[in-house]
Amino acid sequence: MKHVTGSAAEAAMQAVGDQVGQVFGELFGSRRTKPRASRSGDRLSADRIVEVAIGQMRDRGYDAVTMRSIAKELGTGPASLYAHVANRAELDQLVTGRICAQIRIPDPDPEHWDAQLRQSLVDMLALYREHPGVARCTMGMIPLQPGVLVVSERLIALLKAGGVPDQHCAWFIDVASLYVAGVAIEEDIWRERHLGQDPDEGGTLQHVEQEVVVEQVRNVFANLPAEHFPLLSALAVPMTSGDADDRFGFGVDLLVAGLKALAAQG
Amino acid sequence: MKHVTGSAAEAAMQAVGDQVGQVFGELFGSRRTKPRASRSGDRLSADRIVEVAIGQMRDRGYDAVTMRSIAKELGTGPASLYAHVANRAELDQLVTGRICAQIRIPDPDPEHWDAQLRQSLVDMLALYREHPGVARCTMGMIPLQPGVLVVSERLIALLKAGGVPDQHCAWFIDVASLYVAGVAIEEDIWRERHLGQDPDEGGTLQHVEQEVVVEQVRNVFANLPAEHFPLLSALAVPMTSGDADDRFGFGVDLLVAGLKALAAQG
DNA sequence: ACCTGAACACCGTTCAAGT
DNA sequence: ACCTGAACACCGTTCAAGT
Repeated sequence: MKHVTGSAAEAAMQAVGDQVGQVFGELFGSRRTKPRASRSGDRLSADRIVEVAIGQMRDRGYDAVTMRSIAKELGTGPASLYAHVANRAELDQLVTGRICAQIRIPDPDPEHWDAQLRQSLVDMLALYREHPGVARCTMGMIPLQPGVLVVSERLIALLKAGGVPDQHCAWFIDVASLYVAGVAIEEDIWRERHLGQDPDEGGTLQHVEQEVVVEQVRNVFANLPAEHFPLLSALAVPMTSGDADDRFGFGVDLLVAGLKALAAQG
Repeated sequence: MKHVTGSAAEAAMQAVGDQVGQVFGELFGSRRTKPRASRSGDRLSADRIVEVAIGQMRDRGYDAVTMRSIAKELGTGPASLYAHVANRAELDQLVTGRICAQIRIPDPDPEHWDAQLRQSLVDMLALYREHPGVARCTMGMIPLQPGVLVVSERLIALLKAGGVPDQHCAWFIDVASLYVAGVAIEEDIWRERHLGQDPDEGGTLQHVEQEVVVEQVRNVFANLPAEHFPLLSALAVPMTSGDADDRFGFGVDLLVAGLKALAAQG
């Protein structure tokens, strides 16, 4: 949240942050704890707490990250965190803000706005995948963190370059954000199921496991009683084919094609 | 899960259930506890546990439903539940199966397959809204519960009536299910934030609260520094306009329009 | 076969007391 | 101003013991 201090951009961002703080306060019933600027190694700060939270989400999964586990890694007790972060909900907000600030969306090229849009959604999923667990923080969030606002701003630029009407721009961002986060969350839940189950790194093992389950699911579909499930049993192969990228690619194509079609028809 | 006993349909469903049980067992590492047929009032059963869980999700919110709270309402301790339900994950599966079994999707009318499809998605959201909290159970779920399979089967019928290619049918069901569940979950998180906050029923109060927050959010957007957020501040009104139904309606239109466009172009 | 009490190893959050 | 120990009121799950 605090990059370089003193610049005009920084001041503007801080102003945004203050306004946002008011809304959050009313939402979560929490007095906003004012952020601290210190960066010295051994003092607690919201920044360090967020950092540890992100790291633990990746290493141990979203559900394993608790106020207590964060405090432990920081060498203190859970109570100490509450001087810098109002509660778990606010921590999730800060985590989302920090990660989304890393998304880079290109300046619009009117010739290729749709390809740029598709690529941006793919990049968003890739970022969530680099930081497993973070997508779960975004559910039900009002996207007011500065990092998230920048993403919206730049997505709108892309959409407007494609001549998308204002109302469609606004609503599309919601739909697309929800879809990307949803896919990331489902992958994440899947990942957590097979996390720690094997003591050695679950990376490739998870991949193999997944293929085994896909095979089993296909068998279930294929062997469904045809008198009750004629279509599902006939479509056993397409229902279970394609990897995560194929499926997500279809979803992205669907959203962008829908956007164009709606704009064209009215 | 068990409607009328002894029919051929019932036997077929049971066969499906057994296969599904195997897959779940490997997924969750749980021995499937065989379902009991008893319906007498005061005995524990998976059915009664699921019933209580659904009721509590509606009354107190998803997060407030715990093994302990369910046990308490059933007049026993949490340990007793584990004779009928393997764990919390399986309970969520059963809850989803029970609720999705209530969805009614019409026989396809080839002239109006797209309107039928849109209406079916609207009905799905309406059902989730009738049973708040249930949508959260569906995240990361492999849709193998009989009730969920029926929904897929009948959605495919609609899609095929519209000439949608097999692979698109399969993937579209995933995207649409995720979107509908995602919208329901976000509404649910919102609802829980304002649940119990006021002792009297939160129904209308929540609605008013929501309008207040929308107004605040619009103000934040409108007052964003124009040099950093020219588009977002200009689009403050469209970004925050429309109620939940308007936004969901747009999402549904987008998905269906996308489906048609993709089918037409390849 | 079904149920249970008690325990284990956890949670988020608060608050009086310290520095 | 910042930090902490201890406590409060909870979790899911297991297991030996009962019926």
